[in-house]
Amino acid sequence: MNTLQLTSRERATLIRSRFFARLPQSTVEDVLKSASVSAYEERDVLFRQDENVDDVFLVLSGLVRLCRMGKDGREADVALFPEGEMFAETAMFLKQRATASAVAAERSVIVRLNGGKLQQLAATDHEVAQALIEHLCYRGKMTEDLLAEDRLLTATQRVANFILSHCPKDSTSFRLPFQKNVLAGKLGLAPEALSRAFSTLRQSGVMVRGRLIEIHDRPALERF
Amino acid sequence: MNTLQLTSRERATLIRSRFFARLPQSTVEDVLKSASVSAYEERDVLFRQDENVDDVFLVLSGLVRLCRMGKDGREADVALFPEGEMFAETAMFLKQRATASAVAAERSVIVRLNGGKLQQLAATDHEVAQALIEHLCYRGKMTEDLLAEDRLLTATQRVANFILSHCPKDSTSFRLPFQKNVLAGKLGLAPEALSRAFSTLRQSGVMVRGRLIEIHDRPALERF
DNA sequence: TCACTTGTTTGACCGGTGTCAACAACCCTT
DNA sequence: AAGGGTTGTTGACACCGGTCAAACAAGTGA
Repeated sequence: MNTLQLTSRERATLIRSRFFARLPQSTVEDVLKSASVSAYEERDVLFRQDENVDDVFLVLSGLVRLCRMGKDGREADVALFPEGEMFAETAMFLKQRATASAVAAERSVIVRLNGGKLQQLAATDHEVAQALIEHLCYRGKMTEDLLAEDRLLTATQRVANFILSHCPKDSTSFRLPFQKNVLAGKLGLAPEALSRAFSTLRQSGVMVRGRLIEIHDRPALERF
Repeated sequence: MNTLQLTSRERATLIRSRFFARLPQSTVEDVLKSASVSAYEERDVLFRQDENVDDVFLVLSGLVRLCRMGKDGREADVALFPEGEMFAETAMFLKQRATASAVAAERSVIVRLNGGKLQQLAATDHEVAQALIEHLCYRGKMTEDLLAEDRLLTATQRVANFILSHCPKDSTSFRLPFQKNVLAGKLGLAPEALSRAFSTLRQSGVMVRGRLIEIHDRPALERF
């Protein structure tokens, strides 16, 4: 971990992010004044479950996993944040300890926004409050989607879903945006189960070579 | 369904609810001006998945289940709202169709708040925005908890958890706040699985008679 | 390039949970 | 009190998916 300056690409990511996109430049600058940028290696821990977290995080590049651990030591991912996503607001607004650990799932650059500042802005600036509300609605829906998928779909169906939703409608192939490892975690699967799901889907015309996924029969996938 | 006046008990529930408790009387009155109260029987549908929902709902008494249905017709509950809980904000703020259906899980009285009014208040009144933010954080955490439980715990462990968190620390028994049916749904279980979990827990000193649960060995439950 | 580490796949096995069917318990109405 | 519907329980069974172990592939660094 290391304190850095924003590169122009990172700044662009931040400004385009769901949360900041709707805010005026001046507000963005204001938030950034009390923010710090850090780089993390894969597996670096941003914060741990049960710690106090006073800041809000935003992924400038890379990928962050939110995971909870059970008392037996096993752990389960509850969210996965790609570039542009913001997280860890809940602990702050609820004045609670973190309910999960945040771990870099690959080399990442993260900006850490001052929680107090953000909270104060949310309380005085309608735009910020509005952005926060929409952000939280979005996040809530994400989690609810995950929960519903877990409860309604088998492993293979979840993988089929993922493929369909990540392969551009007009294309027949795409690259996985992250390691299979990580994908398994997001889908609530052991890596072995993910692998098996892929091999089941081969019968429906899904070819997997490394991170490259080819779909030869979209309707077959949708039927799953 | 039927339009009603607020009884004084219902009014009290509303004012004590997580969302309204922090707001001044005048704001509450303002919201109520464009609200309507309805009574529902068990299984009555408040709204259906994919419908447009312009209002926000708050449970004055009773219980509401939020459930999604998979394409094969099976359905999974994604949330359960007891007295005092508010829901269906997401559809409004995200301007999306409902991602789940809302069904009364027992005879219930629900107040329906005008969505546009609430949205307008959220945009102009800091207190309302603040209350909404905390509400959404709370809801997000609830869903995340459910997801984590599903992924980390077995059926029996989830039931043990539920019992522990609902039995007052100083007591040795309590009544289930709703039908086992509904509990099974909330825990993501088939009713049969819930039943089996209870009978497993009998070995750890849990006695179940109808809705009455007795705990004779708390530590044993915690060990599960 | 080779060795080494890390990630992925496959097989074998087994425990957990959904499903179906039958039955028991309970509630409500008459 | 009887009867009918609903709700909860139990057993049998299948299957999904977790775990362990081993083989294999890919990436990394010297």
